[in-house]
This record gives sequence, C-alpha cells and structure tokens, in this order.
Amino acid sequence: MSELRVRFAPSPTGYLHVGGARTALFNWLLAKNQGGTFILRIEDTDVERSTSESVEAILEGMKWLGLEWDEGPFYQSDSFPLYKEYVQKLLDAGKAYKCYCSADELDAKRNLAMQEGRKPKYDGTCREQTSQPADRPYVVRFRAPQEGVTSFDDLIKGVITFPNEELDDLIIQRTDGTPTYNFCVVIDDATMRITTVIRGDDHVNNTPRQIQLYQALGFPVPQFAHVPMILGSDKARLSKRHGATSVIAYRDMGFLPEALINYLVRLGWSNGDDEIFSRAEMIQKFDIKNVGRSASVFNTEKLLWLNAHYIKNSDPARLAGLLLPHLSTRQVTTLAGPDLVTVVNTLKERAQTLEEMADRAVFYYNAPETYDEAALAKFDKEQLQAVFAAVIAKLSPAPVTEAAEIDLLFKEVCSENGWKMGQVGQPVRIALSGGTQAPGIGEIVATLGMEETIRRIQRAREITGAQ
RNA sequence: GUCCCCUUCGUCUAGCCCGGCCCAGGACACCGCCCUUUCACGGCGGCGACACCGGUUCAAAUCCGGUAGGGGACGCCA
Repeated sequence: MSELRVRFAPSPTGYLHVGGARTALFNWLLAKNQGGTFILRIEDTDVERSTSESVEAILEGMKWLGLEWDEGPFYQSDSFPLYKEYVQKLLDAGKAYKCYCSADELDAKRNLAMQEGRKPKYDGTCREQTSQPADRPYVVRFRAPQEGVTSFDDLIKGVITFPNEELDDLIIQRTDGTPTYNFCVVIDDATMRITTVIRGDDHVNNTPRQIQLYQALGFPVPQFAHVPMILGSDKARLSKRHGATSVIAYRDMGFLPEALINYLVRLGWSNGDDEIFSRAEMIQKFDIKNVGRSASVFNTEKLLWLNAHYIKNSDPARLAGLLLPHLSTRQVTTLAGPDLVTVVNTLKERAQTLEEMADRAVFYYNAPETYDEAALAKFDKEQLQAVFAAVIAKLSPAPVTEAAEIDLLFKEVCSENGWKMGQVGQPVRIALSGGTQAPGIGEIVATLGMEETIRRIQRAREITGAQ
C-alpha cells in the first residue's frame, strides 16, 4: 500500500452531479492505481445550506457508481472544535486578526470597487487595528502575505503562479464562530494527511490562499490536480437546464453504472485511442497526467452508445433484475408471462437504455389491444386472412420451441404459398406485438410460447377479418 | 474591471513535452452501401478540425511572441 491519500469532498447542498462524480472517479482511480487510500469527506461547514437529504443522495450516487471509499464519510461539522483551535493558534501567532467590518460595509466597498474598475479585495481596515472592542461581533481574517508570488505545480495544468498582491485577507471564521471553507479544507487535508488534492477547476483560485495557510500553519503542502469543468451543449457550465445532471437521474433513465463510469472517464482523460474500459482496465491504465487541460462538453449521444454496448454485453439475468423497476412503472407484472431473462435476451441487442428495453418488453406481458394501423394498411384484408390462417395451420401442430426452428416454419409458409418473408413476417409481428418494431419472429414466438402465439394471431385474424 | 486557465473534425479525443513518420489518427453523431422478415446489431465507405497573425527553422498542430474567442475566480458558498 502506497502513501498516496486522496479525497473526494462534496458539499451536501444537492445531489451528486456528473461533474462531481467524475472528480470522485478520478480520485478513486488514482487511489486504486497507486494502491493508495480514497477518503470521502462531507464539507458541511455551511450549516444553512447543508442537508442530510443531500448527504444521502451523494452516498447513494457513489454507491451506485461503485466508488467505494476506504475511509469516511467524515463530516466537517464534527471537527468544529479542531478548527477553532487552529484559528486560535493563528490569532496567537499574529497570523490572523479580528475584523469588525460588517457584511454590509464590505458589500458596499466591494460593489464600489467593482464599479470603479478596481479589484474588489478587502481594504485591510482592521488589519493593523490594535484596539479591540470587546463586545462587537467580529470575523477572523488570515493575515496574507502581500508581496511576492505563490505558485504551485499542478499535476494537470502545470505551473500556476499568482501575485500575492491579488490575494486578500480571507475570512477563516465567521461572525457566528463557524469556520469557512478555505480554512477547513486546509486543516482537514493536512490532518487527514492528504497527499494529492484532485478537485474541480473552479478551485484553482483558492489554491494559493490555501497554500499560504498550509505554510502559516506549518503543514506540508500537498500536490494539486485541477480537473477541467464539464460543459453543456452550449459550452456553458453544465446545469439543470441542459437536462439531467444527477447521476441518480441517469440510473432512473435506464443507464448502467459501468456505462456512465466509462463515459465519464473518457471525458477529459484518454489512453490512446481506447474507448471501452472495464474497471480493472481503467484502474490499471489511469494516469492523472493524461487528463486534458481543457473543459469538455457532455454528450448524451455517446453515453447512449456506451450504454447500448454494455447492455449488449451484460449478463441477461442481471439485466432482468435491473429492468424490474422500469417494468413496474409501466404496470407490467412478469409473473404470468414469459421468463424475463428470455425476454431480455431478445431485447438486449436493440435497446440503448433499460427504459427503452422496458418499453419494448411490455407486449410480452400485456397482449396488444390495438394494432399499428398504418403498418397494417400496407396489406389487404384477404392477404392478412390468408397469412394468419396459413401460419396458424403451420404452427399449431408443430412441437418446436427453438427460434431457429420456428423461423424455418415461416420460410416454409412462404415457399408453400409463394409469399415473400415481408408479407408474412410483418403481419404476424403486428399481431404478436401490436407494432413493427420488435425482435425477430422466431424469437418472439419462442419466447411467448406456442399457445399464446396462436391466441394472439387468432385474435388479430378475427379483428382484421371483421373490419 | 482584475487575476487565473483554456483553444485539433458538430462532440469526446490521439498527436504537442523530445519539430519531419500528420496534406493530422480513433470514437460518437450524421450520410451512403451491404446484411436483413420489422426495429436494431454488425460490416464497409464518406463527410469533417490543428482559432488567428507573426517569428524561429531546410521543415511547425508540435517551439516563441502577440491577437481574438471561451471558461473560471474575485462571498461571513463550497
């Protein structure tokens, strides 16, 4: 086991979205690849916005994706005393100070600075103040170096340098005594001995501040790897208006976790021209250095392709189990009908999602009550009657159960009557499934069973004959 | 406004560090053909990109400079 320690640190203010999931995945992959440790930490220092529902949703998403963590989940809210201790240390050392400026004053100054085109940084009003009014509310600010530069060698983006004068004295403790994000991450990452911080691109600007904190606290500075954003089709940051962003929503839309994982790992990371990766392969081949530097657009089409691929190659029994919830939302009960695994086998080559598969499976259990009129209209009434009669006559006495054998019988019907397969297959397909988009005739008949097959064709024969 | 980052087919990307094998390769999507009893699968083929401008060099997608465009950050959110 190596010394590598990474963490995924979501804030519980919503569900696990695909961007977060990819960050978690990269952390997990690096840990697995290096034999390191993957830690899950919930960043809930914002008491106002954090909810236990969100925590549950995040854990659910992680588990569904199979991103098992080695340690945690840890909650920052459990460590408030620890943060307080370190705030005091900084205060005692003169590396932090109390600031009595009100939020309103600060907002006003910030807005004014923006308007006048100046940088909206804290003006340092309380920085050198010596008199300390005892009874007024205050925040604690970190006394940040104002000269020189802070730079780091990002594992993905390379060397990034910030002039210290751009960085102001950030608040590390709020008026209500709770610590703020930038401070907590540093304490946690340090005390958890995190060696490599992999997180979203949107944190690069926080990194120099955090480095200064590490240094002020005397902690070793970890390595950083900032992964680029995921964008929507309009190249704007991915959000709800682009469609689903929650990983659980993808589960509910009938995606397989391995498909989403495979899609996500290829979004920003590559291994030559490879597209399909099993878990073992991605773990073995993953290298943070092969993560791209630019943002990528989330493309559902490709996800669908991968999902179809994994459906095709999945164990039908497993698929059958996963399909059940999608079937029950369609009021389908499988108990009275054909074996679901057999049904899945006829459908797995032709479905991109489990939702689609469920749609296509309905007819096996609920016999069609109406038929696709447009499709039926291509055949005249006499032809339909003749076909149905011939097929029933051919099938009824036959003791066959294999799809291939059944297809042979249909070919016989064709040759004996001088019909083409299209003239026979299509009407029967409509009789059995109600429409034209269905598995091969032999497969349907074999799955449905001869008795049910005859019953359905008989019904279609009566209805089309009566019109 | 200031700072930081990014820029190869519509999309995901390979190549870039260590210039020539790249008049740029793969995948998704799209189009066509084949297969075919429908829908799919599959097979074959096609369309399609180095943001721009300069420089260095015998040679640049690859190195250097600039421009433009995009994104991110600038919170008592994370």
